[in-house]
Amino acid sequence: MELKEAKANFIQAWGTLGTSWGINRTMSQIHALLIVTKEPLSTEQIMEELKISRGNANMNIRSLMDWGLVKKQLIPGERKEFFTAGKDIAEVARQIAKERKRREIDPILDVMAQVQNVEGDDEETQEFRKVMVDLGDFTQKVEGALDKFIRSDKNWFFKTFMKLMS
Amino acid sequence: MELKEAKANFIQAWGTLGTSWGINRTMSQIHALLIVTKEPLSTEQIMEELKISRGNANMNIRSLMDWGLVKKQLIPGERKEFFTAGKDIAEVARQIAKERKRREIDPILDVMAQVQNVEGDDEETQEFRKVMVDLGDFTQKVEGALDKFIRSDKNWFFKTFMKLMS
DNA sequence: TTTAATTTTCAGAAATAATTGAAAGTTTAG
DNA sequence: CTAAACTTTCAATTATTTCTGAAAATTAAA
Repeated sequence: MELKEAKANFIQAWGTLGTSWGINRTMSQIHALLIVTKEPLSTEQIMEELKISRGNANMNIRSLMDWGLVKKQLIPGERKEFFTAGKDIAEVARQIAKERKRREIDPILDVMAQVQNVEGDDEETQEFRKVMVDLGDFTQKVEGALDKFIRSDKNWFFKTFMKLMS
Repeated sequence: MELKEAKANFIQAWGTLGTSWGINRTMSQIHALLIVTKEPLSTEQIMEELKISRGNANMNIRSLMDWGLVKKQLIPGERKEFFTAGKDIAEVARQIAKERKRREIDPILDVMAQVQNVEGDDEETQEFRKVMVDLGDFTQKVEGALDKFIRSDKNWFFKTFMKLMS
């Protein structure tokens, strides 16, 4: 396989994966493109490479920066902004975990806590409360693990799996 | 908070969470409804409760059964089909992990493997290959952990986090 | 059988999400 | 300053996904 073809395949696959996890396809693709490109790219280069409009490129680059996945990199003598993505995959995973936790797990925990305060003592309410408590406990456990993962150093992940696999 | 209100809040929140993880809102909501309802529900009851059409209800109930999250339950003397969802949250999580792995992780691992066979020895190709190998390794580690989680008994999850937290 | 109850399918409609492109805004070189 | 280079915004368009409702298919009671 040619390098160019391989990169295109990867970008395509990454975009599709993103989509099925609720992430905008273009955003995933830009991220993938920057991961497989050593030098920083300008908005124009990204537009060119992925055949997308300026507005679309700009908006998704900003999103990627909000997610902490892409950094602006100024090149001496250049007026334009250039962008790069971290190539350390464990680090990328940590960053994504961090953001998704903040954006999605935390809000659901709030709802869970709220909903456990349902009034009443009849059997149906008891049942409901039980399921909600279980779900809350489980979610908190997940959150705890996620926190650990997020705060961990680069090698934690591999060390942990060593432990888990034993 | 009233039981009815609490249930509605939960169903709503669960639907939203599903959406941001790439799962159809109605599917998540039906699942939530069945989780908080002890007795099995018929398609009609689900339609009524969530104010959705027959086609929509049917299609999403089938999806939930494909995911192994909802079971058909025949009630003696009743012509209609009734449905229930498992209330054991750890079990639900395992089932979701299993399906997502099969549907999304496995395909990406295939692409990853393919793409590592890129031809060439120049620096750019080397770089690319390195990132792809890293990503492949990482994904395989995740997959391994997922497999362990999926195959585990009910208590594994909690035991494991005990270990991780120590 | 026949028929009524129930489930499934699917083309079109509606809703939602993503994208474009051009105008407005901002920055910096001269 | 002024103007060119560059970035951001956003209303309108396009694409994608979801949902509806009615017809077709299936099932089982009579």
